[in-house]
Amino acid sequence: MSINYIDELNDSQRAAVLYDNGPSLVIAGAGSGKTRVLTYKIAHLLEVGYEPWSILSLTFTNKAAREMRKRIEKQVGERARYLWMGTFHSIFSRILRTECEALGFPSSFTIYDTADSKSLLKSIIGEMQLDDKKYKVGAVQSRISNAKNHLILPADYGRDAETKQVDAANQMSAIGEIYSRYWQRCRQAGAMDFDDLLVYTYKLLFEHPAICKKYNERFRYILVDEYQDTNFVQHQIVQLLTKENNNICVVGDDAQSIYSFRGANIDNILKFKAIYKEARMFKLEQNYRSSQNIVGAANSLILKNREQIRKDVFSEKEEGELISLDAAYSDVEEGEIVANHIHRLHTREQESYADCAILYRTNAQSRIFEEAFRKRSIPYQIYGGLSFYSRKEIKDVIAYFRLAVNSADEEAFKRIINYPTRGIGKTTVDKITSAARTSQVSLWDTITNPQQYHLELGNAALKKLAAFQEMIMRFMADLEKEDAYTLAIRVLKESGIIKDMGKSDLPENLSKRENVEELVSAIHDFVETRQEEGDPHVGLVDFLSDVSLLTDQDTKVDDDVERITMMTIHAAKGLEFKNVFVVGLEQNLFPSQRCLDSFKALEEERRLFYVAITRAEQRCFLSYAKCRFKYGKTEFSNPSCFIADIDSRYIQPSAPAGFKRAETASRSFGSKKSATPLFEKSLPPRFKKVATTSRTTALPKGDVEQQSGIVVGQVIEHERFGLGDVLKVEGTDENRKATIAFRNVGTKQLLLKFARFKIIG
DNA sequence: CCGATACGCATTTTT
DNA sequence: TGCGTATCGG
Repeated sequence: MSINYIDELNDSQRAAVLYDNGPSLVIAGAGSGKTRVLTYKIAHLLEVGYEPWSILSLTFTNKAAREMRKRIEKQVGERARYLWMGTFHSIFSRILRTECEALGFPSSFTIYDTADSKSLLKSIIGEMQLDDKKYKVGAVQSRISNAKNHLILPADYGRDAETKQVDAANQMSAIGEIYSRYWQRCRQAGAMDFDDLLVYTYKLLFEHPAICKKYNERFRYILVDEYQDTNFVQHQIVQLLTKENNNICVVGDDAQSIYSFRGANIDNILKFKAIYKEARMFKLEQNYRSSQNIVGAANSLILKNREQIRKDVFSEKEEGELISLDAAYSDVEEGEIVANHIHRLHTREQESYADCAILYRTNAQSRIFEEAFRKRSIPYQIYGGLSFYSRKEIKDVIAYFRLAVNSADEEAFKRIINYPTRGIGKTTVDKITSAARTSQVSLWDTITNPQQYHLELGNAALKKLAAFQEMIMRFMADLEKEDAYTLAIRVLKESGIIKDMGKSDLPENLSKRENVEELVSAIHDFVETRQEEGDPHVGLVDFLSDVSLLTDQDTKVDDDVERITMMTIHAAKGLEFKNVFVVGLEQNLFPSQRCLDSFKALEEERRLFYVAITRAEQRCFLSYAKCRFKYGKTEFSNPSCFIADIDSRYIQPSAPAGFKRAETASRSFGSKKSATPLFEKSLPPRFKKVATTSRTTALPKGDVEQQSGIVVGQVIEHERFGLGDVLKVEGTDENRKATIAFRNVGTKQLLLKFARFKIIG
C-alpha cells in the first residue's frame, strides 16, 4: 500500500502533508480539502514509521473524529484502530480516568453536564442566601466557565483585577465565593464539568512532571483540527504535550472562527507562529466546493475584516450563478419567497430537496419557514433543539446509573431520590442536604448512616430512605458482574420507572417510553460493539464514561427521505449544500444587535456570514425582510450591513418586478430611521391604515368610502404581504373587503377595515 | 403532589 | 407573542 501524493493532492496540500519535521500551521480556506490533508498526513506519518498509538489527533466533535478515522481506515486499514483520535474532552477524560488519583479524584468520576452544573450552582446560590434575581444561574455559570477556560482557579479568582472589576460592575461580587464552593462541591461529588476535564488535564500535566513526560513520550506527533476554535486552556495543554517532541500540526481557518462566545480564542491561530517559533505555515487556497462567484463573493466579504491571515482563496470550478438577493416586506413573505425559489428549483431544475438548506442566525427563525413549507407539502428537517441526552426521562434513567457508579454524585442523587415518587418529599430532602452540609459528607453517606450524621427523621421516612439505599446498593453490587445492558434493564424494572411510565398513554408519555427504549437499544449496541472488539466485561461504568460526552450530533437522523435542511449557521459549519439560502439578513438580527458595539464581535458575525455563504456549492440566495414579528410586536429594520460588504458584481442586479421598488423604499425608509432611531418602533407613516374605522372616532360613511376607495386593477403595497394587484372589491362600510393577488404571497381576501397598505398606482 | 396560573425572558452552543 | 419555570393553593 502506497499513497499517491502526486495525483491526489495539489501542490500546497502535498507540501503540508509531507512536512513532518517540527511544528506546522495549515491555514485551510473554506472547502480546500482540510480533512483530506489531515488524513493523508496521518497516513504519511504511519508510512515514515510512526506507530499509530504515538499519533494523537484532536477534534471538536465526535462526528469529526469518527469520520476522520473512517477515512484513514480506508487508506491504511486495521492500523487506524490504534490511533489516538477523538475530541479534546474524550481523549482527556480517558487520560484522567487513568491518572486522576494524582489529583484526588476517583477514576469513576462523574461528568456533570451543563444542566447538572446549573442545578448545583442554583443550590449554592440558595445556600448563600443570595438574591437569585441578581445572581442568574446562567450568568454565574458563564463567568465560572470563562475563568476556567483562562485557567483562573478559585484561589486566583479574587486576585484577578479584570475579573473583579467586571463582577463588581455587574453587581455580582460574590462570584468568587460561589466559584470556590462550586469547585469544592464538585470535588466532593467526584464530579468534573466539561471545563474541568480541560482544567484538570492541565493541572495534571503541569504539576506532575513525570506524568507530563509519560504523555510526551507516548504522543510523538499531535494534530489538531479546527484550531481557530481552541480556547486558552486547550492551547496550554497542547503546549505541555508537545514540549519534548515539538511535533505538532494544527489545521484551521481563522476566517471561520465563530465560537468566541464559548471561549474560543482566535489569537491561538493568529499567533501560533509566535509560540512555535520555527513553525512552517502552509496555506490551502484552492476551494473545491463552490463556484467562482460564490468564492468571489465570500472573499470580498471577508476582506472587510481587519484581523485575519491574508489568503487568496480561489476556485477553478465554473463561474456559476450570481448570488441572488431578495427583499421581502415581512418575515412571512420571506418564507414565501424562499419556498417559491425552492419549488422552482425542484420542478424546473430537478433539484433534490436534500440539496437545499436554509441557514439562519437564530433558531426562532425556523418557524416561518416551517409554515411556508408545510403549506406546500415540501418536506423539511430542522436541526437543533433539545438533544436526546438532555431529555428529562433520559437524564433520570442515567442518574440511576450515575449514582450506582459514583455514590457521591449529588446531582444524580437529587434527581432520583423521589423519582419515581416514593414519598420522599422536599422536607426530607432538605434535611438530608443540611445534615450532609454540616458533616461535609455526601448525600448518599448521610442516608447510609442516618444516626451518625444526625439525620432527624421520622421512622416512616427513614424506612423509605433505607429501601432506596438498598435498591441502589443492589445495583452497585452487580456493576462488575453484569453487563451494562442487563443491569440497565434491571434498573428500569426495579426502580419502578417502567411501571411509572406505563401508567398513562398520553402522547407525551408515549414519546418518553420511546426515548427510553431508544436509550436501552443504544446501550445494547454499545455492549455488543465493545464485546465484538474483545472487551470481556462491558459494564455501566464504561457506558457512562462514553455517554456523558455524546451530544445530539451523534444521534443519527435518517436521511432516506429527501428534505430541505434547516439549521443555524453555527450548526452548518463543516457542511455543504448545492443550494444555500441565507435568510434574515437584517440589521439587529444578523449582525445581532449585541454585536454592534464591539469591533471584535462584529468581525465574528461577519465570519459567521462568511461561513454561511461558503456552505454553498452552486447557488446562494440571500434574503431579508423589512419587518418581522418579534416578541409579539412587528419590528422594522434595515438590510444587514453585511450585504453591502459583498462586492456588488457578484450579486444578481436585476431583481424581479417589485423588488427594486422595495429596495429603494427600504433605503429611503432607512435613512430616515438612522437619523431618528426611535422611529423604528412606531409604524411608518406610509403604512397607516387606509380605511380607518377606529373604535373611538368612527369616520362618517362618506369618508370611509373615499379613503378605502381602492378599485380593481390598482396596485397596492401591503405592510406584511408586499405588492399586490386588486382583483375584486366587495361589501360596504365595515364589511368592505378586497381580493388581492400578492406577487409573492398568493391571493388573499382582506377586510379593508383592518388592512394596512398603501395604494401605489 | 399535581395542576393552574403568573412571571420573566427571549443569540449562537462542537463538549 | 409564547414558552419554560416558579410558586401557590387545593
